[in-house]
Amino acid sequence: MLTIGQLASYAGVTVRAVRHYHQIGLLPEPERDSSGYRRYGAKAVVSLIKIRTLADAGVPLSQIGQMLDADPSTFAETIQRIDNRLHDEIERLKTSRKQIAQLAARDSLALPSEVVRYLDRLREIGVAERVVEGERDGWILVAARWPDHIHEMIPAKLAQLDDPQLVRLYRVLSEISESDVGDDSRLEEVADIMAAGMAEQAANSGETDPADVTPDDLPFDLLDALAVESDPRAQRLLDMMRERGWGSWTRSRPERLADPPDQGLSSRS
Amino acid sequence: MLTIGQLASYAGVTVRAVRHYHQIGLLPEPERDSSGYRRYGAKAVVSLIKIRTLADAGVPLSQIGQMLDADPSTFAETIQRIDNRLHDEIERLKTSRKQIAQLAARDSLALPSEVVRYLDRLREIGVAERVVEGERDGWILVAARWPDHIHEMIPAKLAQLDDPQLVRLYRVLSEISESDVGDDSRLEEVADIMAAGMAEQAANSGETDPADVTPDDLPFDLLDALAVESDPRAQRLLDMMRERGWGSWTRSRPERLADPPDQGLSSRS
DNA sequence: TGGGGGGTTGACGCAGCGTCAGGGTCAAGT
DNA sequence: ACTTGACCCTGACGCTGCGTCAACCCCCCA
Repeated sequence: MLTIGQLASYAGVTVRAVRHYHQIGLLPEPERDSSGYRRYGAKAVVSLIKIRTLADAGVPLSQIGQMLDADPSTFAETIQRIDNRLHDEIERLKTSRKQIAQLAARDSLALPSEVVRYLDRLREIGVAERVVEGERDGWILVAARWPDHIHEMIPAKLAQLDDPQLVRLYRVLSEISESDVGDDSRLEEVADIMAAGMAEQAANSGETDPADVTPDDLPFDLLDALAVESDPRAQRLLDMMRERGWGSWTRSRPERLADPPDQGLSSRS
Repeated sequence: MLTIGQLASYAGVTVRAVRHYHQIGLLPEPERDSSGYRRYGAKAVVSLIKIRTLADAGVPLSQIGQMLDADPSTFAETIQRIDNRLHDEIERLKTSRKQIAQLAARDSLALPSEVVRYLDRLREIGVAERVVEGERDGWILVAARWPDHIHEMIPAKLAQLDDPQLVRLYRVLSEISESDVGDDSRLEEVADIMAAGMAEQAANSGETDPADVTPDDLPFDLLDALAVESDPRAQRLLDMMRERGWGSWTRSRPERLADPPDQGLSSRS
């Protein structure tokens, strides 16, 4: 008769595993000897090897019991199900590997490659890192809400960078971000350029029915709030934009009069 | 400000997941409002999306925290490690799938295909199912101990089946297994054929030094014990073999005299 | 004023064991 | 007779990433 250690080593498993199989009723508890040790016969060895074979093949322990005394057709069905499960799992992991490959570049956290290229363009232009990071986080929010629209939006943003006014805008923003005083005159300039840009965009996009535009305010509110959280001076900028008739710099349509006065995220109760 | 539900749905995760990230310190607990509700700002949304992105890519939660504020080279290293892990995991599952494909045929539980063919041959010869199952379990024990020697042993076994004496042996065994009386005269015949077979084998294998043979008695003991456990009448057969000078029918070498009288597994304390 | 759909903490459950903790047992050496 | 070291025993927590109650609080609407 074998002890549990001998049994386990013959089958190539750990003692703990054997006891676990006892606990879940997969392997029947054997007789004990006078000192309470479990004593195993040859059939237990065979059973244990069968169990390990199935377990190594990816069969969940909870199903092994039924498989060991199932008729061949049931057995085959179960095998098929397990195999499908394994296949799906493999696909899941492969997808993960693809995604992880995308993450090699730091910026691409949660961002499609087009956006990463856009951010690199900003850096080339000389935009301060803090501002680029703010932009990146903003795009993360946008990508989460409208993942399919990103590739329509990015070309427009890239084109805007050919406009000297917008380059000027980013330069001024960078300077502001690197100083820590509240310099209202620069903010006024920023607001002016932004307002002009918004007007131009609104004109270009033609006479779209306001009700036709997505009524989903949350992402815009988040973008505004993100800016304010990153740099409280952004709140002044928001106010300035509102003075100029825009809900914020993130909304490409005029503020509706019926809206409550403060659209900022900070006021959502 | 967002509630936990709004935050979760924006990022495409469950409320429970968000709370879990709080618990393990992955996402900082936000301020509470007057009634104890968590209130989230835009940065929390961005953080959560980043977390989900990494988690979806297969990064364990325990590492995501460090990754989010790691320098690019550390980040890349970690990514590499994760990718290796995923790769290994995929290989494991692929191996499982291969193994599970092998299991399609019922007998092949823990057995190489050569053995399955051997067992099929036995069935063709007309060996009773109970005897075949006994053989199968025996081979499971053998395969577990000497997996690499199986393909040397099976051809010899197949060749033996061309010997009319051995076919006779299996036939008698089958008859015995299907009756339930202790028929000593038939057992004697079985023992005689077995002893003759053992002698022939011993002669064929030449003058191998007894000390040269594997000293590993355990598998033989298990094989003997397996037979006895399957059918107590096998104990008589063991005794008969011992009378004829053989340790058992499983040992292809003569019993050493120095050995204790009862080699059976049942006597191991 | 009641009901439905939020939110809160706390705790168990899942798979398959690994890994202590805190004992007892066996075989062998001194 | 005593010690050592290698086993054995039970019981219980740990790991991963949440799902799923339970039991209670909060807000808004008809």
